[in-house]
Amino acid sequence: MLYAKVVLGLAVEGPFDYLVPEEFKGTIAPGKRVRVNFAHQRKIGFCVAVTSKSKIKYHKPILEVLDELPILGSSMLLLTQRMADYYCCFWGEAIETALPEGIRNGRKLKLCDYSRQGRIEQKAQTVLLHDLDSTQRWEFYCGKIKKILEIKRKVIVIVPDVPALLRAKKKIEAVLKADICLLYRHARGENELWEKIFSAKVDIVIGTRSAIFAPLPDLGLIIIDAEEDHVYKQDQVPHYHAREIGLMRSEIENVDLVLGSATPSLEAFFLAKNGAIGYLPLARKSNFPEIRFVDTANLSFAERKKGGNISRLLEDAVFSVLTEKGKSLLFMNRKGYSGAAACMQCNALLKCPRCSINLVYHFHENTLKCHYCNFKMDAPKICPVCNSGYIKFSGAGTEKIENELLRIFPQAKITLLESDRQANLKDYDIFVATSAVLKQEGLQFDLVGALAVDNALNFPQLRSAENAFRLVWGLANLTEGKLIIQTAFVTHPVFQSLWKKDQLFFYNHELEQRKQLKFPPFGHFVLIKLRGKNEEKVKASAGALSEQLIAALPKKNYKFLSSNPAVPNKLRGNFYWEIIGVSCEPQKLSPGLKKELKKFAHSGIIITVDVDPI
DNA sequence: AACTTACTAGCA
DNA sequence: GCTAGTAAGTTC
Repeated sequence: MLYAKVVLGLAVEGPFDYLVPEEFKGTIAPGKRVRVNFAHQRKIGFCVAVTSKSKIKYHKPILEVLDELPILGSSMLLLTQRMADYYCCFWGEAIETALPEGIRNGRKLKLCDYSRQGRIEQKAQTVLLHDLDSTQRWEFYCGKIKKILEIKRKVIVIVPDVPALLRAKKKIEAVLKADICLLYRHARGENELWEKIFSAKVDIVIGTRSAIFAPLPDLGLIIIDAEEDHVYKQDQVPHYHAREIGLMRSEIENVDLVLGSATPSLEAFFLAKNGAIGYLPLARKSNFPEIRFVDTANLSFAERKKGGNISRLLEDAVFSVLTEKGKSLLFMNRKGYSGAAACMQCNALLKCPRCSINLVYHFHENTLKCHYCNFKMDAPKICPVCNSGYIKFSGAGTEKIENELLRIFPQAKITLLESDRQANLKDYDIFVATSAVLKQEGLQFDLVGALAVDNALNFPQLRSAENAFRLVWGLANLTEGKLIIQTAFVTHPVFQSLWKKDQLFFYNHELEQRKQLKFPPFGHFVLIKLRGKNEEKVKASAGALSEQLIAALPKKNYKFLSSNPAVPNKLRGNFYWEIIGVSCEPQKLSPGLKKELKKFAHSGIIITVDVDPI
């Protein structure tokens, strides 16, 4: 008897053994899609192995073998299996994540068999390219790509978003000739593109996060630019990170991997520092801006009396840039007009009805919005709680800054830089932007003023210092003139690194901090999220589950802590609690953890696992 | 995840 | 004794 081991894109542990009928004995093979009956349903599964032995008594037959060629090679099967182990998801889920939707749905594929011809083996290496200047980074990438194409192998280039994708294509096409394609989820013709890539008709795939799974035969090089970007982490299950998958894939397929960044993640920097991967360090930036700090913790009497969000020093600087027809950028890391809306009479804060989040006032639309769930309402004049008093808006966002600027500089042309459109430097004098401005390329200002880096710094979160560091260095990169930072923490290592012009000062300091607490990159966080409509039930379940995990799992390599309400604790009508665990080797934790979670299952509670949460 | 089966409260 | 609603168990 012949059996096929099949996994499905469901949250169930597999693989499941199916009988291979006579008619499919010639065609069944690992890596092919099959149609099967599973739990009273017709499903598409993936054959991961063929065997003559099975421990199961009764088998259902394979109904159909969909592919002539295995759509998943042995290395892709291995990659998805490792991914499932690392991220604590199921093999079938990992496979489905690696494939476009059409292919998961059983679409017939036109694939050419590509037999590799005398490929030149190389000693693969991984390096971190640490360089503030993106032009220099791309020169390096292109040089590397050229060499790989010369030995007839293929390349994947990963960038954060679609605009970066188009820019990358231009940069590569400018220096070399090759068949390039752009791959991202739900792109037009994604399925046909996938077939083309599989059939070796493409030399270079430029894509977003999911392109790390692109089925190139004879892959020789993976490049991940802006390696530190959080968009490389998927915010749905399975919560994979393209960098981590890139590291796994480069090892499995023995291909070069280049991680590039102006301000690398602590994870990548740590690997480089330990010598686990190579390190190509920062070229010295010669055209560094002049940096000035405004200590908002010790404002002069005159400054305090002046009020507003823009200090005298910054105001004067904007003025002098303005008189010389220069361009200024003011940075404020919050959209909208104000932080919170509250009633002057009863002090009630206006909150989102579905989330535990303060609503944000938007001046232009005269609305209150929830930045988490997109809830929107017209701004009320009187308090909905006590029906009296006026609504007061505290804190500040980009729109408030815009308003302040309009008052101070009525003659200037001022605009908000929105994330969805390319900035047009010609038409305005002063720009007000959130961190979305750092995603654009080729912008240069004569003056950059950072108004609100402190709220990034104060955020009680593992990566807050890292994020603030990235922010200020990103801003420093936007000007060769002057950078003015308003902060109450002038001596913070983030700012010290800036006036020392030494990024490594920050990295070493931050690593030292995290080492003492065994925080990433020294250990891996495993975040278990519980969600449900009934707050009490979620809370009780979280408590019970954390006790179960603490008792059940061996303590040697991992540690689970007690449960806590998540922040925000309510989102889109669901209540959230979470349990944090720390593990040195997540891949060894997941089998046991999966079993415990299955044992625990409570109705009305949805549990998800996020390894290396952002 | 999506289904079936087992169980329970509410009712006459 | 019946049913609607929900909790628990299963999937080759």
